[in-house]
Amino acid sequence: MANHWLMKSEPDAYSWQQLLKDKRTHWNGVRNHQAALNLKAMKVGDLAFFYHSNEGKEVVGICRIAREAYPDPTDTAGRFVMVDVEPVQPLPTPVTLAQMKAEPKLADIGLIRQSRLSVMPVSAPHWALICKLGGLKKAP
DNA sequence: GCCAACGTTGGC
DNA sequence: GCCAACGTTGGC
Repeated sequence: MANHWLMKSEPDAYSWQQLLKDKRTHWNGVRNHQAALNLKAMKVGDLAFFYHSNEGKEVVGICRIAREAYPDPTDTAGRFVMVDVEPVQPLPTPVTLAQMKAEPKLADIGLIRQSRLSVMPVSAPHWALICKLGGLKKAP
């Protein structure tokens, strides 16, 4: 069973629309050790929610890990890693942070508990619930 | 090794 | 624009 994740990006820096256009991207620039540990735990084929922080504050789509962690060339010290991701599908209805906060079952999700972490795991029940809120009949 | 100061993230 | 959370830095 593949793991599920949530990855944040400010749409000003890199948006879901840009990922759709690029078809694939290097998820570089992570400079937090806990986030880096999560990147290292990812396997090819794992799925991740794509969350827009600051602007939107909503889960907008689902992407797939296309390459496992390898050194991030933008980190000159060579300490951090990145993965490659590719888009799978958008959510028919984006799921906002406010919606997730209003849902008692999501009270302990990393997105709310640890608001500054940019890459975090999502449990299978949370994954299924957010997919449902997003208008998907069946969670991928 | 402690802790205050400072910087960054991200929600509001 | 403000502020809370939290990670990092640097003086001691």
